[in-house]
Amino acid sequence: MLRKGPPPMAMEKNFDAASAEARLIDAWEREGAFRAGANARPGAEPFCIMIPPPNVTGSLHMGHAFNNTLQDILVRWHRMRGFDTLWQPGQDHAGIATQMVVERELAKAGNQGRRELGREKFLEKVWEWKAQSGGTIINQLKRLGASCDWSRNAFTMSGAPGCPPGEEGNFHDAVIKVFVDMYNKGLIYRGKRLVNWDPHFETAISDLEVENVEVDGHMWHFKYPLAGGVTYRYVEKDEDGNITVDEERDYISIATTRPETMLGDGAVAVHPDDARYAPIVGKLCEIPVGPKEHRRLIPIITDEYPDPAFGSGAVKITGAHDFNDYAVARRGGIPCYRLMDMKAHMRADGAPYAEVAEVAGAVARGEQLLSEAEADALNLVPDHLRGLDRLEARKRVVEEITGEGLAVMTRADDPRLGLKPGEGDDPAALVPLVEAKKIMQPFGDRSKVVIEPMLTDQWFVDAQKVVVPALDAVRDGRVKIMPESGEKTYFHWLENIEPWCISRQLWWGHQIPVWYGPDIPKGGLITDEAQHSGAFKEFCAPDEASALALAREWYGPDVEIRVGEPDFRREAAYTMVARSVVPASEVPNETGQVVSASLHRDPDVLDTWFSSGLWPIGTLGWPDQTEELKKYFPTSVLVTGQDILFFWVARMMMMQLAVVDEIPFRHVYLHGLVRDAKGKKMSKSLGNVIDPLEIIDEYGADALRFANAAMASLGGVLKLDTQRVAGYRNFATKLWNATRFAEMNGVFGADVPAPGALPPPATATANRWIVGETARTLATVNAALEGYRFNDAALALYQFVWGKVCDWYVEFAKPLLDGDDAAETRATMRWVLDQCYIMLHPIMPFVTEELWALTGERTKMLAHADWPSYGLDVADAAADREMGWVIGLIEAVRSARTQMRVPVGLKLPMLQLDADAPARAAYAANAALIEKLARIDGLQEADSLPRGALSIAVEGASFALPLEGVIDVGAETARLEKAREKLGREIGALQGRLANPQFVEKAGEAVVDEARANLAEKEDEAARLDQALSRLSALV
RNA sequence: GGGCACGUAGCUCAGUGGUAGAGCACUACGUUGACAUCGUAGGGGUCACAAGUUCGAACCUUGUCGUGCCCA
Repeated sequence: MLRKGPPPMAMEKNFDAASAEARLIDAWEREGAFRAGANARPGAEPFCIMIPPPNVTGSLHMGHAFNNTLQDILVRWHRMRGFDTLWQPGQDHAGIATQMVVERELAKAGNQGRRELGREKFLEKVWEWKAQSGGTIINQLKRLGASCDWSRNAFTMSGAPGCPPGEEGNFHDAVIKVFVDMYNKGLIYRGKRLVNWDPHFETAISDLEVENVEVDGHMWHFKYPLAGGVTYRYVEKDEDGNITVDEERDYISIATTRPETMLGDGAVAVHPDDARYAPIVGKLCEIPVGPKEHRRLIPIITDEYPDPAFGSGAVKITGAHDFNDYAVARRGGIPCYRLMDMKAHMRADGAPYAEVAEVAGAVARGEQLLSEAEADALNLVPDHLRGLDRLEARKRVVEEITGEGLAVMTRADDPRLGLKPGEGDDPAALVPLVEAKKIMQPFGDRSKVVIEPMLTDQWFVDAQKVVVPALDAVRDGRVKIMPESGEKTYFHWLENIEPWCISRQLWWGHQIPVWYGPDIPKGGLITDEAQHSGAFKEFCAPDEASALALAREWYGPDVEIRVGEPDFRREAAYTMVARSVVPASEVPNETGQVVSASLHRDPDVLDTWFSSGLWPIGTLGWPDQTEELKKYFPTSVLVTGQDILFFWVARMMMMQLAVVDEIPFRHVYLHGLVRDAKGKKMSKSLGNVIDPLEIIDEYGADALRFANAAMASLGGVLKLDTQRVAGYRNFATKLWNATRFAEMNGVFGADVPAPGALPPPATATANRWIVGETARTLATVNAALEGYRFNDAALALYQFVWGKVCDWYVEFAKPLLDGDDAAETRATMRWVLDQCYIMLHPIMPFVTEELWALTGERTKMLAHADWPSYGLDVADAAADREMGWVIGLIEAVRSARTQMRVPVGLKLPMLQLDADAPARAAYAANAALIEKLARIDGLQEADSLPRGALSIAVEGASFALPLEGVIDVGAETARLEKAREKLGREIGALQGRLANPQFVEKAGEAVVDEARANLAEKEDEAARLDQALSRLSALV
């Protein structure tokens, strides 16, 4: 009887991934297989992963595919192990990106623009767009097999005012509550600071959203004439102290890459140790631009910032337009004059230049002090440059200075000019010194336009106050970041943290819950001591009613309070101009009592990352103390790209600790960027972008997932090679066909016991051996996943399924299925294949779920199958040893045959020249499969080697394959000598080691024993080869 | 300039003190009861370089050279 059980159900030759995937995704969903707590054992430990929320405008790229594969492996593994598992999905609202997309859509459809529509209407459009297109990436994640609890899908804008039905989540409330809490704790403040300004989106962005790129730029050198005709002796020395320049100067030389900002200079700074300028420190110099009659004078000051070795060593200080200068200005009390408007055009507002230049002059002479607001109100752009684009203004400024002869000149062949030889007319001619230079320029990561540092009013998180608990949590090991280098980076950044700018001048986002009223004394009574400051008083509260209540408490019963238009004085958000005007309604009556005050809500919204920072608690229902929050928080592990360690991971740490005083997650697994096969970044311009959906279409999601797991070594570089994906598609096919073989041989028949948790009893060595291999694989996979070594888990499974089950066990089973052990072999094979499906499921969920369904009646889907728990004790050491010997013998015979070019189809009898008892027993027990796989036609004992034979030496036995007249003695000698030589080298190394008394004395006992055993084995084999060689030579 | 990595087979990468590995590519042979998306056998490495620690170094230390990323 060759076959048992029902007739073949005719499995297809290949797994049809495309059709099966869609079907299985539906089946899992219908089953609720991924619901929070699905398959949890009673009293199970929770396991929770928060998905890094993809952008709502996004679509799946390789980074998502990789990142979510790892999460899914962990989640499926825990779910199968009976943990109470939640993988929380969701998306973030991506303020700038979404606003950009919707504005573009409106423009394309010929609709009114954002400003014409107004805030409320525009936000309706955004929600419409979200309903239509916002689910794209969710569906793509499902195609990858992601086993999130989709019923809990979260969104960082859910529950915001104006949200449509279906979007009434709690996230908005959580964000607002956090803002209010942090405000009340003094962790959030409003202030006028230099921030990164995106002139395209007309909003502030955080320093993390700025990309610094090296571009070709220029550095101009200009002379700032000293005021009042002052001169000094300028002396320059080389390293050895020899004087190289010694001249009388009436100016100080300045280098700049942005000449237009000269208009806002507040000082010139030199290093305090710079002897060249010591004579003129404290003197005034003239900014060489603008109408001659209104030239501004600025002081020459000292500061540590200027590098005497760079440029001329003197730096112009434009506090309102450069971060370094801003720091100098702050230290030196230098006024900061803002030159540009929100589109980065030269300002066109305010009083005529003549007037303001006068004021600025008085300030520089120390005759007048300006408040921040007053300084900001001064527009120091000369009338003829007002309203120009900053690059146009730059051109004009350069022309004017050069025309006036105040550019520093040099020879036309000065290499600093970056001109090619012969490009200029006369090498000795004097030309303005404009160095061609690489400069670092900041670009907006979304808009790609040049970012301008801009002095505006913004909201900040006082990061230095919230950073300490976040640092401690990692330092004391409550949170572990992997790979460890991530912890170093984390410390480095957090220890040098800057305030985090969280306000954005956008509409799509969580509007800042702060209402402004007039800053008047409590009760609203103006007296000589207590005046209207001209500024605003902030009332921070979760909603308008609460803000009104706060305001009433402050202003008292005598002040009537109104709430103004939501979009009032947008400019107020970032300039202080509006502040200096006290509305008529706030003017007190004759008794000094202010009778009415209006409240206006801050029009700005919060940085998207501020809301994402609450992802762990926000998605679990906080501020409500939900069951999920109690159960799943703090979460187990965060899997994310190292590029958002600061953006998101560190901020979640800071915010969760600041708000609920608890770590957000225990482990953080960081991974790098997914690159192409050559290690290049994927980019549209390079044309090397790999679309994960195309890969899934071509090779199946399982193959992509396996490739992702296989390249996920801790800290490893991620290079995705589609050839490798193809290889893993083949791997799935291999498993499929092993199942097909089993199916054809009645392994899944009704008479074969259904696999249990433990291996079925078996007597045949091959069966006992594969059980041991399975247990070893399980142990390896468990240890690998426990340590987040996904690549080790994938490799172990690949080697087991292909290298052990398919290459050897299926082959061993072929003869066994005809013999006395057929029944136990079927039972064992059925069990082993089940173990393959189960252990592979977290990495390859589709093909395994499909095979699970095809191979028997099941009470649960594979996604809920019990992860095995047997230990290494099910392995049988004797069986392992015996099968190791059998495999070695088969390989030795095959190798000898191939090298001697014995035709594959030719079966040969084998002679046993000598064999010890274990070898004889091993052969006898496995004769059928040895003879089948080595193509041997029976074994005979022999005393001597016949003329013309191949020698086979294995542990404890020598065999020969007679091939009279077929083999070439010379070739056979060469083959054996080559093997003998290699063995000799190995024996030499082992002997050398063992002969060293220090090794025997100092090395571990196990190591020494292993070396001894190894040596004995090699020496035995070497002796057998020597014998074979001498027999051969005797034949010649 | 500062920080963090990396340099192992033709390619892409594992390997953290004890016999140098995998996949792909390459060569030869092959329709052997599932699989040609396959099988069998084979070739291929001064583990960047140098010095040190150690009985023993791809692995630990230091330096040199080269590459990448992040921050200025």
